[in-house]
Amino acid sequence: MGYHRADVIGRAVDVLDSYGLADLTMRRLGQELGVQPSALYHHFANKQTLLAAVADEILRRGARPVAEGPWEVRVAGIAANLREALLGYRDGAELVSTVRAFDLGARAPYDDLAAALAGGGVPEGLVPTAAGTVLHFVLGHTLDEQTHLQAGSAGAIEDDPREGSDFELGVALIVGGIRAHVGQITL
Amino acid sequence: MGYHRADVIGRAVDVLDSYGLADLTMRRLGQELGVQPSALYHHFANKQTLLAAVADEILRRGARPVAEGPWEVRVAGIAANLREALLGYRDGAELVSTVRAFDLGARAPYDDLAAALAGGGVPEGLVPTAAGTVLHFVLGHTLDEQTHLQAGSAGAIEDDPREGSDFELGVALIVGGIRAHVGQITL
DNA sequence: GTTCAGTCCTGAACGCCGTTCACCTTTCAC
DNA sequence: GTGAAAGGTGAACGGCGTTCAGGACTGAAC
Repeated sequence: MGYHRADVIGRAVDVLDSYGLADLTMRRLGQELGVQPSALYHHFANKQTLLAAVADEILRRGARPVAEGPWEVRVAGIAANLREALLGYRDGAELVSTVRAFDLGARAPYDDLAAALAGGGVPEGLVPTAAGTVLHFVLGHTLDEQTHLQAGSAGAIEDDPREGSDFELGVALIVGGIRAHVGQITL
Repeated sequence: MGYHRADVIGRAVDVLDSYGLADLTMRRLGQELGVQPSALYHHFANKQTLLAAVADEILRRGARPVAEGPWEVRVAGIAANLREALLGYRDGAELVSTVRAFDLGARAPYDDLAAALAGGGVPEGLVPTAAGTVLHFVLGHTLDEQTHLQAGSAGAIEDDPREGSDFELGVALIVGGIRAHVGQITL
């Protein structure tokens, strides 16, 4: 019968994790599937669409339920989950950032953040800016982190797990800023 | 005599602004200079180095002195200046984000933010996280903004200048978060 | 049982890309 | 005057995304 769309996406995720985003080419993916590159165009209109599907798949696999509670905790939980999902695959942060920038997919994290904020009573007018601010931080921070992690792993053997607290502090700064702006100064 | 490094950078900025980052190729730049692509490798080791120099040039041209005052105002001023600089050239935000992610240059904005925070009495341990958080927001927000601006300008004629306030609100959220974390709750 | 549309794939080609290399010219300090 | 350095040529290499005409297999309808 041949492959279906989901098979191709799955294999693309493998190639991404094994060889990195720069080596996730149509030719390489075709070779990995034992198929000509042109065959991939029966499943995806172009490479951008494929990458968007790969990004969504990575986010889907990394999705975790967020515990109930005050919006501050839920937002921090979504942010931590997203970071974990991105760090779970090589070049995950770069891929998702790119796909998101060109509006091709990877919309779930923003939607989740906006829902948590709105559900927590954050004023409607503030929700898009607040969700966007958290999202930009998570993507930017994780992109930096992953870049340096991968650059480091090519060289020394150090694992350097100190970054977690820096991430949490950044999220706390933004969450604190939102809370202060809302006026609920419950320090 | 032939061209010098600065001439090539200048022409590269022109090409970027006229045709976009995707069309800033070694071949195109060579053609624009009336020179073979291979000649460019006498000025830059590779394309990444060239792009880093272009990013730094854009930041240099967009640099404005930041007025004295409390660190909150200075940080907001640096953020606004950076946004303006990035919006000043086609794909400016994408270029600077990429160069920064791979640690090839574009370090001035982070340094400026860190200096303003440290000079304003923000605790030493908080400065890197705070500067990084502001920077990630500015780059992420401006990248989104510029992408949509350019996508829009291909279609309708709308200019849509409403985004400024959203940017300022985001910066205010983060600055407020830093201030709250420092403990100077001067709302 | 045969037709026939649909799915999946082949194989070759097109026009790009970054980069390398051997070689040539011009300039200018010594 | 000479010789190194700076700057450029022209061709090539291996790769890229994408297109296109056509071939094979599948499964339902008749």
